[in-house]
Amino acid sequence: MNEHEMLFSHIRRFTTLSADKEELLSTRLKYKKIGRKDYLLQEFQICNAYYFVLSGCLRYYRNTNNGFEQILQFGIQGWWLSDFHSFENQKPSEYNIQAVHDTEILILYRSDYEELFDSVPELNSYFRLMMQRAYSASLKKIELLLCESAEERYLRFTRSFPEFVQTVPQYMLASFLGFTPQFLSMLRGKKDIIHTNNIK
Amino acid sequence: MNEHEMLFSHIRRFTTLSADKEELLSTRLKYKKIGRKDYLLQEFQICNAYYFVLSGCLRYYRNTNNGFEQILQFGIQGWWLSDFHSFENQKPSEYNIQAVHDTEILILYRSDYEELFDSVPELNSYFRLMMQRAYSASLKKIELLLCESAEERYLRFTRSFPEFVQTVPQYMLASFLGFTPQFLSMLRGKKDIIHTNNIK
DNA sequence: CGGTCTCTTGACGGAGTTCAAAGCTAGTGG
DNA sequence: CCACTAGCTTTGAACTCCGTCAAGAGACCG
Repeated sequence: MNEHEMLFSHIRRFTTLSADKEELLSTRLKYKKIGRKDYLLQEFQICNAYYFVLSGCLRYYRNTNNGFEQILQFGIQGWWLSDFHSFENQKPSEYNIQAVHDTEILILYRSDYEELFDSVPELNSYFRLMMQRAYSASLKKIELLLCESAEERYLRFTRSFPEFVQTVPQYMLASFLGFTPQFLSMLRGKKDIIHTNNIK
Repeated sequence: MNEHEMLFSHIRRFTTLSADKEELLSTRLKYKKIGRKDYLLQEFQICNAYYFVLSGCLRYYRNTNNGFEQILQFGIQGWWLSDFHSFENQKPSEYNIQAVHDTEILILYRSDYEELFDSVPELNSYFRLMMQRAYSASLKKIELLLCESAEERYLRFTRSFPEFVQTVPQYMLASFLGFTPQFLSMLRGKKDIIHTNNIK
């Protein structure tokens, strides 16, 4: 099974591609393995690709004026990540995309992008649905930021992604959830007593 | 000039439709005028349409557990609004779409939706870009919620949309920006003294 | 007019931040 | 294999932004 299979099976959940079209798409995908802390995009660069995560984890973050890092998205297995605004408008990005762990990705470059949508129109529909999902998810996140306390957000997230939470540094989790690492540490201190009745 | 012209000129900014295709799309659009406080979608209903705002203003909000209203989006002239998640998955919505003022809209019903994407494939591309824009905008909003204080958010928003801010009740603005009406009132009290040197 | 909805003002309280210091852990090089 | 360093996590005390509660003042509408 080749590296592209995971993407194809993802696409099949939303649309159908003929064998030739899969083949054509295949020739435009670039497989890459990057190491922890490697960058796919850095501030001020123009984003020129979409990235599909096969394994590992990416983070999409910004350096704020007050000099620290605000994570806006994680890219995990089966997700597309990019700075879509920079990509579409060919404007320098304000964001960074960096590997949290060693990560395998498929790259779709902008140079192939227009042509690919012409020759494989099903991709229009596929990416329309991807964007719609991403948009719905981020509206949901806005709602949670506005309606829930930091503690509720932490509990909800750890319950929803118990394994993922184990794999990323806590300061990244805190940043993503919208509070300080110190506060997260305090929360953990409180909770761990409750749901760890077994000895360490 | 007919009611559909504003949408067509919006579509032309992103793609090109032949005259027949414009014609075909036209037959699928329904124009509607709704009054202040009328609903296009209510909690527990399945959302079965996309709405394009011609004039007026819609709000997309949720009734929270603690019994008040959290506004997540405003729909203003030239924007599409819908509960895309409910629409796509045919699940009951958790949100409401209501007119803030008397509002004119174009409606695209789900019953025409699949067929329309087949016969006018350019719409795939158009809506892909709409979703991408909406997603980018909502990521930006997440960033502002996480990085800026309530006061900064208020100032940024009133500077960006000075005329819009005049037209919506302040409690809606406060909800959208993520703080209480009381706090907004306090901010205004502070600021109005500064940039209103002319007499009331 | 009288009632309802919206905006204002102020006192108080609490969730979460900031600052600072110390404890851990893992990677690195000698 | 151990010592050192750098990065991460923990802890606690002081502080602050913003929410909550409550009461009053306008404003709009039948």
